[in-house]
Amino acid sequence: MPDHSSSPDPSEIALPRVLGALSDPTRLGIVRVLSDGAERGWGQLRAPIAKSTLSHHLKVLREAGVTQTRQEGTRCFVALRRETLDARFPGLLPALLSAAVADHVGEHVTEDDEDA
Amino acid sequence: MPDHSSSPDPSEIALPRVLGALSDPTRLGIVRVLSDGAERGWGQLRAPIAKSTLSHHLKVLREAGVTQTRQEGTRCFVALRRETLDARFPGLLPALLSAAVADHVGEHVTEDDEDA
DNA sequence: CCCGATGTTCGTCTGATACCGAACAAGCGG
DNA sequence: CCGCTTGTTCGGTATCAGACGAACATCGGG
Repeated sequence: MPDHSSSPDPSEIALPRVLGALSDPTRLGIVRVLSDGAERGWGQLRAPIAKSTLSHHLKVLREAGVTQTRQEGTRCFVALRRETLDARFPGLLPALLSAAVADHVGEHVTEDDEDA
Repeated sequence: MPDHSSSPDPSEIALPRVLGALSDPTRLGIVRVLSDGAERGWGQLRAPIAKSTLSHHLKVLREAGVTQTRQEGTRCFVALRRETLDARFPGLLPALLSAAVADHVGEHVTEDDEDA
């Protein structure tokens, strides 16, 4: 459960880092799933990759400042840092998301609607 | 002078690739300089990097579909593919550019106003 | 016709990234 | 208290990105 608090301060969020984080189809897909602002436990995140790889991607997103992580018991939850990102880079997230949807990028990441 | 024509078709421009191209501060800086839509010879592009490295960055941008290259004699010219990008990913470029400006990203790339 | 300016390509080095399986840590339930 | 579930971390590997200098190609000018 180590350092799940390593999301940067809003002022520390760097544009190139964010773009780098979002330059991976899987990570874009994760962001897509999270785009409604709701939190997800990442047992609900379905992607055709190993757990360790998912963990890695989530870490990259978190450290870039794109997502937040919360821990509850043995489970972890992710959410988009929408307000922060919108404040820092106005218009970027919406543009990115609609572009990703239009381009069918990240569709291999889905959500498992199992309760929890 | 080889393949200066390897800019992809609009439909071939992939979002992750574009984001990857733009995740480098130097390349973001180049895009910033080109953001007014005007063409530049890349003798005018001033960045604290070796010529071969600049050439590399320009190639990455071109192959990602972000820029266009034209050749005239021994000189080459770059321009942003603004209309194409705006059509393909509406709102992305403006958001990116204002974010880069606000964040002082890519300021190490400047323009040399020497005639030519 | 050779030289200088301009870009490209090549080889190399270094460091980052994606991915995996396996080992580890920790909470929760029986 | 033991084991399951959940997520992290640890090698390991393969590939790719950024950077440089040096060599090469080419055009234009003296």
